[in-house]
Amino acid sequence: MPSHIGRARFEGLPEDLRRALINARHANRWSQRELASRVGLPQVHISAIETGKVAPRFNTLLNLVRILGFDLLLVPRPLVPAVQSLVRDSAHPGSQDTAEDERPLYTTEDAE
Amino acid sequence: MPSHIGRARFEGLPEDLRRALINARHANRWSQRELASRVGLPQVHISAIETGKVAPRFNTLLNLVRILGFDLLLVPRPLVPAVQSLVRDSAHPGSQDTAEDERPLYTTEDAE
DNA sequence: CGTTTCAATATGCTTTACTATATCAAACTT
DNA sequence: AAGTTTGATATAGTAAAGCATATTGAAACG
Repeated sequence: MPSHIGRARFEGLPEDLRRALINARHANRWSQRELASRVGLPQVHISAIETGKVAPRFNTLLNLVRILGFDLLLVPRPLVPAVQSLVRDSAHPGSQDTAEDERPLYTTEDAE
Repeated sequence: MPSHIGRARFEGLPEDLRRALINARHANRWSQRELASRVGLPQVHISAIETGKVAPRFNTLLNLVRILGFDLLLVPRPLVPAVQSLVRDSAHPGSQDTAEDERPLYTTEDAE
């Protein structure tokens, strides 16, 4: 098999999620190596996840987001907008926050 | 190297999540085969996921929960209780719901 | 009875997450 | 300048997800 025919099979995490991860890491002022050692993953893997070259297993991602101060919640479709605005509200720039900025939370782009 | 020393390495999804998945499937009155064909996974895999023999990749799980009428949202730790009660509230039996019951949403058991 | 449906298990195979290591070019530090 | 940090890339190996198929057993039918 030729080596580079269709390299478009990998999906990687949804863009929004990836950006949220990067933002969260920045908010904590952690380097990829910092985060990596905390999660117990090699730095290589953090890079791969953030750049979309890898779609981690759920448990791996769960560890990641928890160490970043987040959690992954299962929420019924109809409630998604409510939860999202709730989250957005709490991240408002009115007062001062714990870290830099944690803005664009994972928008659940559904295209179907 | 002996190959069968500790077979306790598999984690599988968190119990609560697994139960939520099963409940959601039942709520839709779908068999594992039904769900499997909708998601595009073999029934074997659904069984393995539900019984905790497999920890799927995030994207796989995301497909699953979306077809089941849910979504996976990234929410900041401090907001988790609020979101959870919001979700719990919306599942109240006041009116009549689309399907059976969708109770115990994924409790985020952290053991750090 | 036999048949169907459901869930779970088993085997073999392919793909890929994950591990470990080393390297690299930029940016920042001293 | 030399040295460090950061993010990314490369290679190679192992473990496990995912695919396909067949089978099992139990429960609910006829």
